Amino acid sequence: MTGARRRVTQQDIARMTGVSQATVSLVLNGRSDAEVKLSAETREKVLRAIAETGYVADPIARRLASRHNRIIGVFTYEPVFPSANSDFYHPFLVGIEQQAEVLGCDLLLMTSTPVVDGRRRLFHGDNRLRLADGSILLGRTIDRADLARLLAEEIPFVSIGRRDDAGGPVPYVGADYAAATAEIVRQAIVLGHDRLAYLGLGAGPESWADRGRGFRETVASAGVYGGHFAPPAEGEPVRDTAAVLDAALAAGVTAVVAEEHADGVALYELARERGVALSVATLGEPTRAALPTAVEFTSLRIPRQAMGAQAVEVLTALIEGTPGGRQRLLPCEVVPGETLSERGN
Amino acid sequence: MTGARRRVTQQDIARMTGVSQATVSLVLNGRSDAEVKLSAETREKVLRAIAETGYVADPIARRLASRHNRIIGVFTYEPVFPSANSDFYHPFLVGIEQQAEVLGCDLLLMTSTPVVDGRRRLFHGDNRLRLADGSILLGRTIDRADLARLLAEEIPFVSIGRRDDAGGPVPYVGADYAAATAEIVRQAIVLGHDRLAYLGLGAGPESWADRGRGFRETVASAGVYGGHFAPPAEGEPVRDTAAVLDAALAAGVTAVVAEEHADGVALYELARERGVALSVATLGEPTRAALPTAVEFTSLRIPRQAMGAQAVEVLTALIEGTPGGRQRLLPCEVVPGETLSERGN
DNA sequence: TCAAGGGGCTAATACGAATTAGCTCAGGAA
DNA sequence: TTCCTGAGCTAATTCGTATTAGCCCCTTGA
Repeated sequence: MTGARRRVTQQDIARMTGVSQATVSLVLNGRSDAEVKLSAETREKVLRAIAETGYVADPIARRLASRHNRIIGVFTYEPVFPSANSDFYHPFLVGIEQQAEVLGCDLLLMTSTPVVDGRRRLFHGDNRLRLADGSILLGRTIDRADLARLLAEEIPFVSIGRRDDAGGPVPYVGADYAAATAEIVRQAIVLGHDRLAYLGLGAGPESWADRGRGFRETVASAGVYGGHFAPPAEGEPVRDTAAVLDAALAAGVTAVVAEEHADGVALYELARERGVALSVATLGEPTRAALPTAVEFTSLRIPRQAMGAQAVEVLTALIEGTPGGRQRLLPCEVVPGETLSERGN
Repeated sequence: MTGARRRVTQQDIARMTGVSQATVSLVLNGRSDAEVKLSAETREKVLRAIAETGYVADPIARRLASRHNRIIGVFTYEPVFPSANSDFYHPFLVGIEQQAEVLGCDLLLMTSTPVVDGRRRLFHGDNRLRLADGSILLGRTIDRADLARLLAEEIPFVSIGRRDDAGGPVPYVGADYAAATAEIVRQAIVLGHDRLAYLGLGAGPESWADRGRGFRETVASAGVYGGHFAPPAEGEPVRDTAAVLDAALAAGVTAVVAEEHADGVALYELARERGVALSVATLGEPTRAALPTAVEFTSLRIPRQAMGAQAVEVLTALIEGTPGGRQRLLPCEVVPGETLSERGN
């Protein structure tokens, strides 16, 4: 289709130097160990011809023959657009790039995957998962059936974000939301709050379930009150912030832990507006656009770049069969901020 | 290396259904035109087997046989790190992704390329350019020799950012810095400034040369004074901002146009600090981290996302031999801001 | 009864590299 | 002279798919 002149092949080099294609391949791969012997003279000749022609091996053919190609697939469930999404996922990608660079791998962003109902379909007709040596999966929710199938088909992959078993343990590099949420709840308690509430689903995708669990277990073990206000549905913002605020105040709640940054911001700003003292902490970087705010929120710093880099590490270990754990949970730093303050402020 | 059980192939499907591998391939590609005839029955049988086994064609083999694979390479000259760089380049990537998604292409980020002297080497021993159907090149400076070689070897590519000829016209999608800079200079003149200065190299890589040219031509044709203060070297910040400010004031300059956002910010803030009235406009999004500032700078909005998307368009046109221009210059919006004000303010 | 004319399919080959079994030849030992 | 050995190389095969020439058989027409 490109109409370009035919590329130089090993066959061409072989003809030029009067050796066989096999010899060219051997020279190219520096195979001159005990198994294979090549005279220095032949090697020179071939290398000279390679230099002259500027020959480079066709990675595609190489992969067909050798079964791997130093390509890491990157699959993002959430479409990159709208760009709020894109900003959230970018740091992961940066970490992945960083590590890929270290390892000398290329990255295949699987943008070809069709988007159905706002989510990408991993397994579909012309699925390209096999193109890469292995893949990294990114996204809040990952279809359980897809995970099971990946495991069953023994396609090497690593999920960014913890995943429950899906017919077997899922390799992942996640953030320890449960521990981080527990830490925030503990800080609130230390600041005198003894009636807390959780704003969010606290269930569903692992990342939310972990946060919810961290909250529930900590309030329970501390013996303080822990209320719960849920948004209308997965991924949707709280519709009636005023109602939530009213309910929280009615329940005597003085500190709210919000799953979604945007929801927390809205609640805090409304409380401010009304002149009510309410502490709010949010559980992660914004994935949705939040109201503009000048306030430093008490929140979590998700180690996104590190997660990306470590996902590549786990993936290569997986591909190469190196021993070691296939599941890593990275600690999440608590960002102090000014929205979680002493009870009554 | 993965030790996975052998994947299902067309051969397997063929054996299962009692047809030949060729038939399976034909069914798969929906080849039942005037050339090739297949009975509905056979097609059904094969399709059923494909559905049962969950067979998917190996993209690698497909590419080897058919000479293209719907992969677009993305090569970034500047390393992605430090992350200031990464933030600058991200919007381009988003645009590229967007368009790739529309076209059903995957993106290959060539992170395997070794970095030498702080820049990536495009042509190197185990060069993977040919893995993709074509590539997009990103970076402030692109080696002229590399461009010439790409053209000579007829490797389809598009540069993001205008490029001078390199042994032939270089396909590109650039931003029209010359026009945008001219517009800013004209605005300054309208605001009463008749002694302007350019802070930056104004030469070298095309993107800077274009800005410099826009400035020089406009001051010349307007008959106003246009001074020039250059940073120490390409890509380096202005060392002695105070010296620049002194010199500018000594020359009676009242408005400065800065190539690099960070340099402009530093200059403006220093003038503020000293209580001197000085207008400053900067010529683009920050590529280096600037001082934190609360001021809205008069600046340029580089249509990065659009540039990325259009680069993909030009590239596919190139690959498919579709007629049409291979060089596009997109307009740059001038961001009003408050740092370019009437002379004396 | 034979030729002509498809329809429906397959055999064979190409793609470019990696890999392995084995060939050839020189030199030394028996 | 024959046999062996090892160094140095090549022929042949493999990977999984796309493509094309052409085979076989059933109709139809004469």
